[in-house]
Amino acid sequence: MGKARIIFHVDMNSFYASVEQSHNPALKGKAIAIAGNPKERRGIIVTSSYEARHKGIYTTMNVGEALRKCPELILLPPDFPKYRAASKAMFAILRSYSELIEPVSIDEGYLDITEIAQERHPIDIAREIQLRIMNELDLPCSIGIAPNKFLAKTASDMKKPMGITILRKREIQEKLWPLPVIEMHGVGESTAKKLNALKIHTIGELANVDEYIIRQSLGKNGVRLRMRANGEDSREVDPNAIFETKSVGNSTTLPIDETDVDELEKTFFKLSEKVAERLDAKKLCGSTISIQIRDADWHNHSKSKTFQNPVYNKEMIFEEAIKLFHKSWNGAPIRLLGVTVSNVLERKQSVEQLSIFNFEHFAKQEPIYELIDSIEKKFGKGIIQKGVEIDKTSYASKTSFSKDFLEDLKDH
DNA sequence: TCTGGGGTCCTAGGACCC
DNA sequence: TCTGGGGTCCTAGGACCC
Repeated sequence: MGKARIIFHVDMNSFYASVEQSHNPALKGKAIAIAGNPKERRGIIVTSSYEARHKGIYTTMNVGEALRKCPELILLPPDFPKYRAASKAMFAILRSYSELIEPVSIDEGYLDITEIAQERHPIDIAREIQLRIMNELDLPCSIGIAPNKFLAKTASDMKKPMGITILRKREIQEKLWPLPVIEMHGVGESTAKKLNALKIHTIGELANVDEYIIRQSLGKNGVRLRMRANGEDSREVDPNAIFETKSVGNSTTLPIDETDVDELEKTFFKLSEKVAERLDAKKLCGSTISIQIRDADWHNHSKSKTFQNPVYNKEMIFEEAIKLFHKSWNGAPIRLLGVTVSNVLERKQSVEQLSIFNFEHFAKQEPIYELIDSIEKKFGKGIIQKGVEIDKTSYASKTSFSKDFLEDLKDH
């Protein structure tokens, strides 16, 4: 037995809608929704107020349909800087209670309060946090209190809005087990179907199924879900999780199912540019470039290439994206395109930096291997180490290039 | 109820190495 | 000449979450 922990899961209630209502009190008590452009087919409901939900509005619903169902619905375009600011303020309040805090998304996070629970009752702490977020930010939230992340997350879901729910290990038979498996965090439509095929309909039935049987059908994930159904979850609250970005991607649903190559290539250019911008902002680079294609029937395809050294340059991302695209596209209409850079790591400023050097300015159409040859003749073999040719004008190398070296290169 | 855009994690097969 | 078993990396696809 490990030591008992006390974990909070703090979940903001209809976050974007609540932030809008806090900025404009005239919106309070009304059916409002944050949504994309209703003229476009990608215009969907992102979040809606509880008043709107009571009138049948839900997330992912098409905006046109939402307006038919609820003509008085007030639509607002998303304002992410506003939401990020509110999120920051909310996490600052949480952080004043414990450094052991893990933001999961813009509007929810875990807090390990084991330490301060020595002096104060967890419910008092939860009430105070909820009150402060309401008084200081005018935003509602629900808090789940439990001995681990899974149970805390499950608990915060049980009372909305403005709920505080404790879920003790000894209560799971009564409170957790009667629920249908689809209600469980980590079980989606596909897994629910497989479980139902095994005659498992409730979380309790999942908790008590033979481990061998569940592994046969759902593998490692099934065994883990069974553990969670038994209230077991040893994952720690990890404050560093948000800093460990693994991929950066951009995707877009096209205005129509597109077949025009020019349009598709233009889209790839914009997406590559956005990805490069975001990598720049976070000072990251990544060694794998991949593209996503969704066809008109919602079938997804992806193609990727991993390089020896990380990239971040927009031209390089774009050129590889185009190459991958032409390798995989059969001419069928396309609904969505995406570009992602993964296997991400921090760009280092040090001399040891993994530098990707684009020789275009210097090469003047000269094939890269000839250029490298002449550089080596001038500066000696080994000046470019562990390099890899990316195309005829780009070369990635583990050698970093000093200012002096670049000056010399220009002369050359 | 026909579905945006940001992600994470897992699986399975093949290549390659020891 | 024919052969085992383990490990790691890459690629494609799937499931899930907010």
